[in-house]
Amino acid sequence: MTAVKRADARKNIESIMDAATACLARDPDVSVAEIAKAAGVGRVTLYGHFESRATLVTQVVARAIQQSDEALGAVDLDGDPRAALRRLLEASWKLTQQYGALIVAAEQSMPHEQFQAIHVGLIDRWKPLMERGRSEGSFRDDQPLQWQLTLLQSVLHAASGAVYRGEIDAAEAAGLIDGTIQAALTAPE
Amino acid sequence: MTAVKRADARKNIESIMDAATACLARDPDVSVAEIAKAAGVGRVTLYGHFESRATLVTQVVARAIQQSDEALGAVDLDGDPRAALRRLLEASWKLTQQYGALIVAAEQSMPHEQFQAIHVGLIDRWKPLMERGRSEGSFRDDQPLQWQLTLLQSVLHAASGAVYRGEIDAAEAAGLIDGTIQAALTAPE
DNA sequence: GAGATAGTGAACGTCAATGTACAGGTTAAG
DNA sequence: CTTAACCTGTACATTGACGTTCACTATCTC
Repeated sequence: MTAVKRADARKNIESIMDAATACLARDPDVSVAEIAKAAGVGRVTLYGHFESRATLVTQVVARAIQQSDEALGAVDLDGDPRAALRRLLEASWKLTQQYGALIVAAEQSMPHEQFQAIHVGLIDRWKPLMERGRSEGSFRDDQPLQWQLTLLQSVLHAASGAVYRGEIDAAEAAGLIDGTIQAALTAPE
Repeated sequence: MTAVKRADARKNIESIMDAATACLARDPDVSVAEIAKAAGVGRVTLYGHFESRATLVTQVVARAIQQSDEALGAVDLDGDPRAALRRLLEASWKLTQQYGALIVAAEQSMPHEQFQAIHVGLIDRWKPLMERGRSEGSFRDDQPLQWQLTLLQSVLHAASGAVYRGEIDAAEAAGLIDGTIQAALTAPE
């Protein structure tokens, strides 16, 4: 009963998780074979470390969620809501670029409740700031909070797609996102 | 060589197209079996009328595109750009609800160029109004037009998802979409 | 250097979906 | 009423992905 795995095994597990993250971020339906190839590893090796495609996805998602949660938790949400929003958007944009469609893969491969729990956890990083901004009059509150949260996600996702298709430059995306969201959260007149 | 098909055959073809539209709008990956069941028809019958899944999707998409194009073409785009935008958004929202994820199915089942042609055709319904609104000062022009077009689609899609998940009411969606887009197209200050 | 640990490709069984073939039962249309 | 057109369920071949087994090789660790 070895307590720790061999060095090459650990390295391969890392490679697989990284490759799976990258692949799933692009296409939530990638085959295990492709992930293995991208990781520079035999398909059988992958199955030696992960019981099934589902468990691999689950673990990859778990890691991504953890890192995302840490990254968002490190953002300073105090002070002017608009400035805080900008900081939060910038951090979220980086995560969106990194993980892209991974969320879709998660939705398809995980039990619905588990996914819901994770998703809610991430959304809750946004909620307090949005609520504060609304009550302080920085953001419009003539629309449901839930809709505004959905909108945030949607715009980030849209930007990710636009960059992927080459419609906009990755460098200018952050500015566009911020400019768009800030405007969308401003009531007319 | 019968010139016209029998009445029940025509009726079944209709049922299949309708069912396929509804199913594909919800899930771009529905199986042929499910579509047939939804149409109240045997799977074999479906294959009697459509060579393959791909041709079925293509025909369904073609019909949807044609109806969409007609609906959008009927919208009055003259006068105040803001008012015209509201009319165009309302029409587009109806189409989005009807066809939902059908566009995704099209992307997966059709040759890329053909899809591109169709997509560009639909986008072009928006472009002139957006360009006019920008040059007349009604809409902000400090962001790429392409990004604003992407944003429009994204918001419509987001609303569709939100309604599906029960987050917002279908009745209020149109107002939210318009309120959001109008604000997003307004430059701050 | 020896042995446990890990990696490899090839082969296999399973499963779900696509598409086809067939043998009969229905029904529209003249 | 007759018949050709149509529908149906079952069965089958095919494909692609998943997951496992096996015999063998490579390499980490002590």
